[in-house]
Amino acid sequence: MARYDPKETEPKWRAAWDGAGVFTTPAEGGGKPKYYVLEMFPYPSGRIHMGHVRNYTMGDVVARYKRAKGFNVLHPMGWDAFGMPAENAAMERGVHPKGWTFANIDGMRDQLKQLGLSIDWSREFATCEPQYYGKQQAWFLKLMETGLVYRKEAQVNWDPVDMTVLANEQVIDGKGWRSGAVVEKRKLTQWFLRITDYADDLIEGLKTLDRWPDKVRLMQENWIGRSKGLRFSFNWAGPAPEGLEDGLAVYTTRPDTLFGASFVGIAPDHPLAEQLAAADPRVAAFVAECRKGGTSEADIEGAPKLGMDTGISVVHPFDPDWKLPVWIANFILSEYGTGAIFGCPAHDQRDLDFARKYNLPVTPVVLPNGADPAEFQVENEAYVGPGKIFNSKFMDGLEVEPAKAAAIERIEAQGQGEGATVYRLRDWGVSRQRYWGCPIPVLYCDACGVVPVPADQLPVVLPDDVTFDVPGNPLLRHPTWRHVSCPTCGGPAERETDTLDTFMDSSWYFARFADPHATEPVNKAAADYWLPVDQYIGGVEHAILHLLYARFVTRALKDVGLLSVAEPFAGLFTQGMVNHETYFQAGTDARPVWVEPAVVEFYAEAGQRRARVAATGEPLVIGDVEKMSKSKKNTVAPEDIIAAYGVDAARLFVVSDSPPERDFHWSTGGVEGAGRFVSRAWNEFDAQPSAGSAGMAAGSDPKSDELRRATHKLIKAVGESIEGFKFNSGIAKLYEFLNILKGFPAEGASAAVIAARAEALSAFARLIAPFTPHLAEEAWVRLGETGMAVDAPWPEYDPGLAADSELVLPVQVNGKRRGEVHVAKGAAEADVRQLALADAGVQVHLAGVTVRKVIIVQDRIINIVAN
RNA sequence: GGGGACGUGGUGGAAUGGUAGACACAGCAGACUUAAAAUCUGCAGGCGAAAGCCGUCCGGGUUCGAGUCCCGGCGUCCCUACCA
Repeated sequence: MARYDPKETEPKWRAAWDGAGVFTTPAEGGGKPKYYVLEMFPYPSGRIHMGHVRNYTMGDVVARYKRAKGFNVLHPMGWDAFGMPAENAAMERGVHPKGWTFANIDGMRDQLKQLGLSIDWSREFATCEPQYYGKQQAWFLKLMETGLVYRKEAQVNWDPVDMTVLANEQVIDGKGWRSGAVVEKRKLTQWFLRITDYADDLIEGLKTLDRWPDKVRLMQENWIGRSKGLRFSFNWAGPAPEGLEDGLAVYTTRPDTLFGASFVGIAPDHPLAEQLAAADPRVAAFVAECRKGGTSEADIEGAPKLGMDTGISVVHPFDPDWKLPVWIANFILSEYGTGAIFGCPAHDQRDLDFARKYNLPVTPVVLPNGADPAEFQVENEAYVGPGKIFNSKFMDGLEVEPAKAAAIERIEAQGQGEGATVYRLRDWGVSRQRYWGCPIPVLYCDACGVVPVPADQLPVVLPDDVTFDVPGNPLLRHPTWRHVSCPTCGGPAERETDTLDTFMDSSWYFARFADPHATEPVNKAAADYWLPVDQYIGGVEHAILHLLYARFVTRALKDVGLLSVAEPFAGLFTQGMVNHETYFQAGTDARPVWVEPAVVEFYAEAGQRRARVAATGEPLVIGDVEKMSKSKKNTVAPEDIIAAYGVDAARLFVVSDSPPERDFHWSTGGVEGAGRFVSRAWNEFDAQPSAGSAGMAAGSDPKSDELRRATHKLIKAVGESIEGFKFNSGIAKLYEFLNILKGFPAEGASAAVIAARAEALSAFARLIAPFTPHLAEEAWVRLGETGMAVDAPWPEYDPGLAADSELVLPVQVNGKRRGEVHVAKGAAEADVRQLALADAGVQVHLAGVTVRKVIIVQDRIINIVAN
C-alpha cells in the first residue's frame, strides 16, 4: 500500500484542472442557476499570508460546493493594486510603483494558484491597469454630470516635510508617521461624492440584507448615524452679526427640553466664532487654545470642557423676554448638525459639565416617573431617562415623545425651523495627493474653469516617468504631464494632479468581473445576470468603509443606468483572523525576546507541553495566542506549510478547527492532524477492492445497512454545514466518518459491505472535494469513477437512510438520566412509556416514590416526574 | 460615555430547550521497532475503589427538563466616540 504523497499528486491535478479549463466560467445563462462567490480581492503586498489562505479557502469551499450542486459559478480573482505601500517602496528602495506592484502580483498569483482554488483566472485584472481605472474615470464623469461629484474646501492633515496629505491613522501624536514632522491642518479644495444623498436609502437597504451578519448591519447603521430632531434658528437679542441675519441655527434631538435651556453653544470654528476671533485677540487666543489638543482617543477623553462667553445673546423661541448667552465651547463639532447647540444641562451630561464649570443655570424639565416635582434636582448626573415634562408651560404633563412633537409643531408654526433628520455620515472626500492611484479625469482651464476630460480622451493614463527622490506628489512636478490644451476653448489648461481614494477602486470591481473586457465600465447584460454577488467573504475590518462605499457606488451606478441592482452583496460572511502562539526566551518576560515558530520544538514534561529551541535546547516560554504579526515573530509562511504537509492539509486545517467567523488558532500539531486525515482517508480509498469484484447485486446485511445509514447521514450533515458556514462541524463529521469506516474493513468483508463501502467512498470523495480537492481527484481515479471529481455532482442522500430507524432514548427520572430504552423510530407513546418504566435503572429510582407524570418527547427523550 | 459579541475540560471547540464535552490538538498507556521517529490501538471533565455525587463565569427566575430562554451581577474581546 503506497503512502499518499501530496507533493506528487497535487501539482498533477492542478495541471489537469487547468488543462481542461474546468474553472473558466461558461457564458451567462445555459439553464443552470447562477452563483457568484467572491472573496475580497487582495492588495498585492508581496507574499500571501495565512489570512489569505483561510479567506480564499472558505470561498473555494463554497464555490466548489455550489459547482457540484449544479450552479453556474462565477469565482474570479483580481488585485486591489493602487495604494501607498507601492509609493513607500518607491521611496525606500528606488523601485517604480508599477514594477513593484506587478512583480508582487506575479509572485502572489503563483502562490494563490498553488492553493488549488477554483478560480476563473481568465477574468483577472488589477485596478492599476488603465483598462480598469480608465473605466472608473468614465463613470466618475457620469456621476459628475448628475451632480453626485462636487468640489469643496476641506481640512486635511498636511505633512510639511513629506509635502503630502496624511490619513488620520498616519498621524501619530500629532506627527507624521514617516517624517516625524508636526502635522498641520490645511484647507485644500478637494473632490467629494455625495454619499449623504443616499444616507437614508443606505440605512433602509440594510433591512433587505438578511444574509449579512447583524453586527455589520448595525455598525453601518451607527456609522450613518441617522437622528431625528429639530433644526431651528434663535433670533438675535441685539443686532445680527454680519452674514447671520437669519439667526443662529442649531440642531437638537431633544426639543422637549427647550425650557431647560441655559445657554447656546457654538463650535470654535463656527462662522460666528471666526468672525469674533478676527475682531478680538482674546477670542482668537481662546479658539487657538481649543484647537490645540490632539485628536487621539485619550486626548478627547480627558479633555476638559472649555468655554468663552461671547457677550452676545439670543432670544428663547418660546419666550421673547428670555435671553440666552452665546458661548464658544470646545466640545461642539462644527461638522455635525449646524455646529451650534442649545445647552440643556439638566438633561445632557456634557452640557451639565459645562454649566457646572461656568456657573450656568440648571433647570430640570423632565420629571422621572414617581419623582416629586418640588424635590427633584439634578446634581452632577444629567437625567436622560423617561418621564413627564414640567416647568415647560405648554408642554407640561406630556411624555417625552409627545413633547418633542409639540415643540417641533410650535417652532414650525412660528416659521423658525422644522423637524429635520441629521446624519453623522459625511460626504466622501475622494481626492488624494498621491501618484499611485486613478487620476481624476478633470482639467482646469483659466477661461472655462473645471472641464471634464472628454470621453474619447479617456483613459487619463498615469505617466511612468516619475521620480520619488524628492518629497511631494510626482504628478505635480512632472515636466509635461499636467500641461494640456483645453478641449473646450483650446487654450492652456492643467490636469488635476490628485488621484482617487483607492476605496473607489474596490467599490465596483465586483461588477467589472461580470465582463472585465467590456468597453463600457460595466457590461449591463452580464452584470444583470451575475449581480448581486451571492456570497461575499472577507475580513470584518471592512465592515464599514469598503462595504458602505461599495453599496453607495452600486446605487450611484444604478442611477446612471450602468447597473440594475442597488445592493451589490446579497450574502456577506466575515471571517476571523489567523492567530498563533507566541514564544519568547525564558527570563525575558518584561521585554520578551520573541522566537519564531520555525525553530521551536515541543516536548512533554510532567504531562505539560513545553517549548525549546530545537537546535540548542534553550528553554522558551509559550506566550499568548495572538494575531500573526512580524513584530511578535509568530507567523508561518504558507509556502513552508505547503511544502511540508501539502495544500490539502493546509486548506483543511484552516477551516477545520474554529467556526469560520471566529479567530483561528494555527498550530503545528493541528496541521499535522489535518495531514494525518489526508493520508488515512487515502488509505481507506486505497484499501477498497477495484469495482469489478464487488458486483452490483450485492444485496444487503445488517453491517452494510449500518454503513449505508452512516453514509447518508454524513451527506446530509456535510451539505448542511457548508450551507450554514459551519465548516468546522462538517469536517468533524468527516473525521468521525473516517473512524466509522474503520469498523467496516474491506478485508474479509461481505459483498454487501464491499458495495456499501463503494457507495460510502464515492460519496466521501465528493464530500471532501471542497476542502481537499486534490485528494478527491486522486481518490476518484482510485475508485474507478469516470471523469474528474471536480465535475462530479454532489451526492444525494436518501432521507429514509439518513435517519435512524432504531433509536436509543435516554430515560430521565426527575431530570436525571437513569436508563435508556431501545425503540423503533416513531414508536407509540404507550409502548415507550411501558418500556421506560420497566427499565432496571429507572426502577431503582422509582422505589418508594409515586410516578406523577411521564413526559415523552417523540424520538427524543423520556422524563419521569416522581416524588 | 454609547453599541455589540462572547464566557463550556490542559487547548481549539461540539450540542433544533431534551444523554454536556462530538471532532481535533496537547497528554498518558500499549503495540510495532535494537532504539527513536512515523504509524496503529486504547485511556482521558473533577471527586470516588465502586455505586454515585458534582460540573457549561456568579446569583436568581421560567420549565417535566436550561450551556441554550428571562432578570441582575462579574469578566474578556470588538466596534464607535464630546454626533447635541
